[in-house]
Amino acid sequence: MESSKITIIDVAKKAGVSKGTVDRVLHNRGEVSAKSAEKVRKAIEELNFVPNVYASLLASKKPKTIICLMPEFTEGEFWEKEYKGFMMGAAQVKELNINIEFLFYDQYDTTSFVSASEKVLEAAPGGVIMPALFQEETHKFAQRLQEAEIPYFYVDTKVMDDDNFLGYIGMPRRDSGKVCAALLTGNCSVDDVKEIAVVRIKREGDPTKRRRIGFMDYIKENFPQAKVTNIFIDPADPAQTNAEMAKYFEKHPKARFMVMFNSRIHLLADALAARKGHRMTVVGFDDLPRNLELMRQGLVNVLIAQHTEEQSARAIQTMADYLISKKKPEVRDNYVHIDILTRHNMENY
Amino acid sequence: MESSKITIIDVAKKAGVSKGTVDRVLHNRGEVSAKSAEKVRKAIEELNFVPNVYASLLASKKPKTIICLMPEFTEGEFWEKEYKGFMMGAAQVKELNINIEFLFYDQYDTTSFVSASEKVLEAAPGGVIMPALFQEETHKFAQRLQEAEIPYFYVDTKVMDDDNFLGYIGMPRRDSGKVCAALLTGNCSVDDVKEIAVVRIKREGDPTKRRRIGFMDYIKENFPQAKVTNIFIDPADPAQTNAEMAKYFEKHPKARFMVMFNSRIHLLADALAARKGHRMTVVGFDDLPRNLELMRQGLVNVLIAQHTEEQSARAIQTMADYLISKKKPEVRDNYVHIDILTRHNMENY
DNA sequence: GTGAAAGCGCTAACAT
DNA sequence: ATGTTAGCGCTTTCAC
Repeated sequence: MESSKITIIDVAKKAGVSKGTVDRVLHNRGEVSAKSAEKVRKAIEELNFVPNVYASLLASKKPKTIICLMPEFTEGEFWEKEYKGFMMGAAQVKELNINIEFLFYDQYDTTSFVSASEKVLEAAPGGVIMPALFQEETHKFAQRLQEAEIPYFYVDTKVMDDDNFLGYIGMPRRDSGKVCAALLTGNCSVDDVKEIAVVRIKREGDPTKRRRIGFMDYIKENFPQAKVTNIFIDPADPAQTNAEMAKYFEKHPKARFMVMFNSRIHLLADALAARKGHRMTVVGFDDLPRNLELMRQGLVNVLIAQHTEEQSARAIQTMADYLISKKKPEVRDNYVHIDILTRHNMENY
Repeated sequence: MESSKITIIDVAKKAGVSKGTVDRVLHNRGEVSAKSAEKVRKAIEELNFVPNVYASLLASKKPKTIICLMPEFTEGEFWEKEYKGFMMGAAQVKELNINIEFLFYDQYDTTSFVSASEKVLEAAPGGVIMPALFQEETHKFAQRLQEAEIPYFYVDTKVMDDDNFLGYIGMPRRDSGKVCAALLTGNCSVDDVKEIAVVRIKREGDPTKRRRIGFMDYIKENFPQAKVTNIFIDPADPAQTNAEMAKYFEKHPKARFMVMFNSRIHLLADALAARKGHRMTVVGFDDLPRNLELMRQGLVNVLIAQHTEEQSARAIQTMADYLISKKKPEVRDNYVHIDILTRHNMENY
C-alpha cells in the first residue's frame, strides 16, 4: 500500500461525475443527488481513494476550531497542566489551520458546567475535548454533541457508559489506586501497617472514586487488618485543613501512612512539616510544582504521575487528525502508563 | 506571528529575480550567481519568509532518505526496541516522502561498524541516525558526515566531545546509575548493605560505563562500607554465566543485592531462579519482554526503562523536520525521564 | 545562470 | 444538482 497515486480525478472519472461533485460528497456539504453521491462513494471505495492532505490544506482557506471545555484553574493547579498541554497541541495543529478555543467552568459547581456546555453547542465547533468531571451532566451533553454531529474526546476522565466518543486518554483509575497502595506499603510486613490515613476533599461526584476503590482493594487483600481513616479537608480553608490534620495526628500519634488521591497533596505541606521528624510514608498524585517541592523536602515520598501535558496535546492532535482526514484513532481508550516519581528521578520528567 | 502570508513570489520580486532562482538558493542546488544568491538571501531575511511545507510537499517528487546505522539484533533484544521505534517513525514520515533505510553492524566488532559506516557515506543519504557505541570510530565517522554535509542524530549514546550533531535523545547515563542505586538500596539502613553484585559483560568500550560511575558514586556516598563485586559473564555462553553466578553465591551466601547496567538482566534468569527463596533485591534496565517476565515471576524487583520506541521514533521525526524545513530542534540534548517499572505498574508501558 | 510555464491534488466560487 | 475554472505556494523541466 504505497501512498496511493489515485486522485480525486480518478474518482470523478470512475463515478462519471466531475471533481466538484466528488469534493462535495467528500465533505458532505450537500447539493448532490443521492444517485451521484452513491456512485461517488462506490468509486472511492473501489479505488481505495485517500485524499492528499497537503493538497487539501494548500487549497482550503477556512479554519476549523476545537473547543476545550475544562475547569478554570489558578497557577500551579492540576488543570493548569492540562491547559498547557492543550496549548502545546494548539501550537502543533496551528499550521493545519485549526484553532483551539477554551471554555472554562467551576469544577465544584455543576450548573456552571452546564451553562458552559450550552455555550459550546452554540459555538458549534468542529470538535470538543473535555474531562468528565460530572458524569451525568457530561453524558447528557455528550448526547447532544452527538446529535449535532460534533466529535468529542475525553481527557483525564470519561463517562463510563458513553459509547460515542472519538477517543479517551487517561490513567487507568483503579490500577493507579493499587499502585498507590503498593508504593505506600512497599517493603512492609503485614503487621507494620495498622493505620492508614486517606485525606479527601468533599465534593459532588468525586472523580477519584475509582482510584480509591483500587486502593482499598489492594489494602484489604494484603493488609486486611489495617484501619483506614478518612480525613476531609476544605481546599479553600488552610486553617481547617491544618486543624483536621492536627486532630488526626493527636488521635493517632503513631500514624505513619498517608495518601491523597487527587493532585492536592501540597495542601498538607504545613501539616507534614509540623510532623517532621516522625517516620512517615506519604504518597500523592501528579507532578505539580508544589508537590515536587514537598518531595524535594522529603515530606512526600512518592508521586504518581502521568505526563499530563503530553496527554492533552495528544488529544488535540488526535482530534485534529480526525477533523482533517476523518481518521479515527486505532485505539479509542488510551490508558497511559502510571509513572512513579521519587526524589531520585523527578528531574527531566 | 501568524503563518506568514509571504510567498516565494514576494521574495522573488523583492530580490528582483524569478521564483526559480529563489527556489534554487532555497535548496542551494547551485546554478545561481553569487550576486543573485546574496540578494535572495537578503530578501528572505528581511521578509522573514518561511516556505509553505504543504505546497512544497505537494509539488516535489523526489523522496529523501534517512539511514539508521545500528547494531544487528535478535528477537527480544534491546536493539529490537530501537528498531521498532525507527519503524514507527518511518510510518509517520512516509507521507512526507521520506524513506528510512537500515544498515546493521555487530556491536561487539569495531571493524564491522567501520565498514557499515563506509557504506553510509557511499549511499549519501539525507540524514543519519545512530547510537555511539564505539566512541572513537563514531567520532571519526561523524566528522566525515559533517564534511559531506549530512546531518546526523544520536540515539541512546552520543560521542561526548562531538559538537556537530543535529540532536541527541537518551537517558542521562550517570543519573540512571544513581537511581538504580537508590532503588536497589531503598529503605535500607547503612549496615544492611554489606555486599553488592554488579554483573557485567566484558566488551570493548563499555557503553554502560557512565551508568556504573553514577551507581558507584551513590553507593560510596550512602553506603561507604558496602563491598561491590563485579561478575563478568559471556552473553553467548549461558553455562559460563550460570557457573559464574553459582560461584558468586557460594562465596557470598548472604548476597542480597544485584544489578546489571545493560538490558541483559534476563541472562540471569536461571541463576536467579536457582536462588529463589533467598531474599534478593534485583534491579535491571529496560523493559524487554524477557525482563518483564522475570519481574512478573518476582525474580527481578525493579526495571529502569526509557520508552525506547518513542525515543527513536522521535529521532526520526526530528530528522524529518530538519530535512523538510531545515528546522533544528529547540533543544539538542534531549534527556528522557528515568522510568521506574515494578510489578505493579509494568502494564500499559 | 536565469526566467517562464506547466503542473502537484484539492477547494471554492462561479456558471449552467 | 452539477460541471468548469481559477487558484493555493512550491518544484521542476525547458528554453534562452
